[in-house]
Amino acid sequence: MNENKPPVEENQSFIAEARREQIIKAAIKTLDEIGYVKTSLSKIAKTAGISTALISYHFSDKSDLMNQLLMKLIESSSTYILTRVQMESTPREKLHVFIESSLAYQGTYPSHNAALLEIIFNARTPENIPYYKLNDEEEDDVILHELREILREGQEKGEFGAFNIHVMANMIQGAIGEYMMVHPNHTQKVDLETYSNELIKIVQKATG
Amino acid sequence: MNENKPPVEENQSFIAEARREQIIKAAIKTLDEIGYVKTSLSKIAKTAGISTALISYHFSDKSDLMNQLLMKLIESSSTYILTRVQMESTPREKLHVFIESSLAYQGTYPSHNAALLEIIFNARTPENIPYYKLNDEEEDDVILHELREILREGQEKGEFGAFNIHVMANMIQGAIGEYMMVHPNHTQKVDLETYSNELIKIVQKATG
Amino acid sequence: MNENKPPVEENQSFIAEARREQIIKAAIKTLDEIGYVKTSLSKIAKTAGISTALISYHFSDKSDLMNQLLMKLIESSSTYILTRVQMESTPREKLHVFIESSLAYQGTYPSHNAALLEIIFNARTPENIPYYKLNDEEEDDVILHELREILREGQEKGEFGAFNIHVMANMIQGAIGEYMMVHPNHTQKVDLETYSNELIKIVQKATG
Amino acid sequence: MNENKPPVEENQSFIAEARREQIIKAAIKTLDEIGYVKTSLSKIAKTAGISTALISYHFSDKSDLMNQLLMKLIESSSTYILTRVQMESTPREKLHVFIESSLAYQGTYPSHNAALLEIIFNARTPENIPYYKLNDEEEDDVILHELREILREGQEKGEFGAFNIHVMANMIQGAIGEYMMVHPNHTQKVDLETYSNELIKIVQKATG
DNA sequence: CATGAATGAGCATTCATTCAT
DNA sequence: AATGAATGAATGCTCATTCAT
Repeated sequence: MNENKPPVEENQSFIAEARREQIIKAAIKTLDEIGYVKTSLSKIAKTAGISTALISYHFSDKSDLMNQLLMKLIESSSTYILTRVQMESTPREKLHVFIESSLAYQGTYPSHNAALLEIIFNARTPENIPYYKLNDEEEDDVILHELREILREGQEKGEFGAFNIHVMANMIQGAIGEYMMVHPNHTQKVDLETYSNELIKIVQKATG
Repeated sequence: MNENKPPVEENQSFIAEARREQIIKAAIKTLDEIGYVKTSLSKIAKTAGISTALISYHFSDKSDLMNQLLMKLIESSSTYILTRVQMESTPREKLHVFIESSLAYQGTYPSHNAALLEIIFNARTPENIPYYKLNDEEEDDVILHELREILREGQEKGEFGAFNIHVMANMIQGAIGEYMMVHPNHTQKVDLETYSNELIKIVQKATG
Repeated sequence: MNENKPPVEENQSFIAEARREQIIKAAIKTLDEIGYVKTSLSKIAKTAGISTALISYHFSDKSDLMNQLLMKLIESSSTYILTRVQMESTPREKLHVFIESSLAYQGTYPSHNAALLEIIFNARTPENIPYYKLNDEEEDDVILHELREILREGQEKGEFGAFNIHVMANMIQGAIGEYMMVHPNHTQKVDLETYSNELIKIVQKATG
Repeated sequence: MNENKPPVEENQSFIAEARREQIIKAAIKTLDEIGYVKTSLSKIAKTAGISTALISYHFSDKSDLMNQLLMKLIESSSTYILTRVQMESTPREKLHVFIESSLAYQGTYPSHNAALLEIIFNARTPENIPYYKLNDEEEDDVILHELREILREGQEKGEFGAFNIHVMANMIQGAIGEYMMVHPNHTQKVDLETYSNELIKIVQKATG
C-alpha cells in the first residue's frame, strides 16, 4: 500500500535539496543580472519567488549560500573541463582540449561564468581576504593544478620545450579569463571558435 | 598684503581640487584595505578625517567618485607604462618594456593596483554594465590599444611572425593580470623580476 | 497482545503530559542560561531536542507556555516551603522555618529560581501588566498569604508584638528576595546558612 | 553683531544633547508602558516622533542607549536620596530619611522607577550577566553602599545594636523594593506614607 | 504525535543623500 | 567650504506561528 512512497526522510531531504537548488539557481541568475554588490537575499528571494526567510531557513548565512554556490560553480566548470581533458592521452592534446573546453564552457553556461566571476572578485573570507587572492596558495584550485600537471608532463616527456611552468600556466589561464571577461555577450570581434583556435596555435608555438 | 594671493575663484577651485585629491586618496586606501563591497562614503570620510557630507559636496554621487577615481587610476598606470614604452624604438623592445613596466607598476603602487581591481570588478555603469565588460568595446583602454599597436607594428616590420593580434594581446594582458591577482602580498613563489623575465621569454618565443 | 496497553486516550494524554514536562524542563534550563529576552521557542526546542512546531502543538501560545511554567515553578517552591512550615506548631517556629526553607529552596533549585525571576520580571499578561505587579492583588500568591497568616497568628497569640503585618511581610520577603538576586553564584560574601541565621535573628528582634 | 550667538560648537553639542535627552525620555516612557521585552528602537523613535536612524546617529548602539539611560536613572534616584540623607546628622535620622526618601522617590517619579526596574531585570551585560546580579560585586551601587555606611556608623556610635550589616541592609532595601514592585498604581492597600512610617518603626525595633 | 517547510512581521543597523547653518 | 543633523530605504537575520504530511 505504501510501497511506492519513498521513505519520509528521503522525501523530506529531497524537497529540501530541491529548494536549495532552486535558491542557488536564483542566486546565479541574480548575480549575473545585477552583480554581487546589488545582490541581496531579498533580491534572490524575489527571483526565486519565495520569502527571504526561506533562504535563511535553508542556508545558515548569506556567506554560507555564497560559499555553497561558489563550490557548485567551481565543481561544475572543473568537471566539464577535466572530464574532457582526461579523455586525451598526450600532453599536447590535453593542453589543446584544456583550452578548448575552458572556452567552450563559457559559451555554454555564460550565466554560471558571470556568477562565478562576481563571487570570486567580490566576496571575501571571514578573514577579509578576497577569494581571488586565494587562488594559488590553497591547493583547491583543481583546474590550475591540472594545467600545471599537463605542462610538467609535457616537459618531462620532451613534448614541450623549456619554460617556467608557473608563468606559462598563468598566461594560458589569463588568456582564457580575458576572453570570458571581455566578451560576455556575443558582440565580440573574435568569435569563440576562432579565439580558441588562435590561442591554441600561439600556445603551441610558445610551448614548442 | 594680498598681492600674492591668487584671485578668489582660482583659490577656491584650488582648495576644491586639493580636497578632491584628498578624498580620492582616502578612497584608494579604503578600497585597498576593506574592498569595494564594504567601502562606504562614511568609511572613506573617516579615513580622510572629514565629514561624509563633504564628499557629497565635491562629488555629485558615489558613482561619480568611483568614476573619477577609476580615471585617475587608469591614467596613473597608463602614464607609467606608456612613457616607458615610448622610449623604446623597435616593437620587440617596446613589447618587453610593456611587460616589464606593467608588472613593475604593480610592485611600485600595490594599493593603486588593488583599488583599481576592486572598482573594475565591482562597480557598474548606470546602465548596469560591469566595467570589466567594457574593456574592449570602448576605445578608452589606451593600454590595450598600445599593446595591439606594438604587435601590429611588429608584424608589419617583420619582427614578429604570424598570429592573431587580438588573442595575443589578451594573452599577454592576461598573464600580467594573473600575476597581480594571485600575488598581492610578497609571499609569491615566483618573484616579480623572475616572472617578468620568464614572461618575456615565453612571449618572445610565441611571437617569434 | 494489547491487554497491557492503557486505552488510547489515556496513553496519548500520558505521552502529551510527558512531552509538556520535557518542554517545561527545557524552558527552565534555557531561561536560566540565557535569560527571558533571548529565550525563544526555537532555543527551547533545541534544548529539548525537539522541533519548534511541537511546542506550538502542546502549548497554544508562547505566553501559554510561560504561564504554565510560571505556575509549575510557583507550585514547586510553595510546596517546598509550605510543607516544611506546616510541620511546625508555634508562629515563631513557623516564621523561622519559613525564612529558612525559602532560602534553602534557592540553594537547592537555583535554576528554578532563576527561571522564576526571569519570567516574573519580564513576562506580561495579555493586558500588558507585568507579573511582578500582580503579586498582591490576586490571592494566588500563596506564599505571601501564608507569611501574613503566620504573622497574624503570632500577634493574636501574643507571641509577636505590634507591627504592620503588610509591611513586615514585605520586608521579610524582600530580604529573602534580595539574597536570591544578589547571590546567584556561590561567590557571596555571606553564605546561605549565615544569611539565614542572621535574618532570623533580626526578624526575631523586629517582631519581638 | 554676533555677540549673542553662542559659538557654533557649543550650539551644536547643545542640540545633540537635547536630542539625546529627548530620546532618553522617550525610552523611559516606552519602557514604562510596554516593558523591556517589547521595547525596540523603532518603538522609542515613534514615541519620540523621530526616525529610528536618528537614534542610531546619537547612540552607537541599542545597548549604549540602555546603558546611558540606566546611568541617568541611577544617578537621578541616588541624587534624590543621598542629598536628603546627607542633611541629617545622626545615623538613626539618616536611616529614617533614607527609607522615607527611597519610598518618596517612587511616588514622585513612578515612570523612572518602572523603567529602572525593566532595565535592571532584563538587560544583560555583553558577558550575558543580568544587571541585577551585578548589584553587589561592583562598588558602583552607591545607594546600597550608603545604606551600609549608615548602619556601620550607627553600630560604631552605639546607636544601633548588634546585627549583620549585610543582611540588615538587604532587608531594608528588600522592603523598599517590594513596595515599588507591588504597588505601582495607586490601588495599594497601604498608602506610601503609612508604609514608610511602619517600615521605619519596624526597622527602629530591629536595629535597636 | 511530530516534523519540516514556509511565511510575514519585526528587529538593529548601515547607507547615500539632503539640508540648514 | 564644511559640518552636524536628519531621514527613508535597504540589509541580513530571528521570531512565533501555521500547515501539509
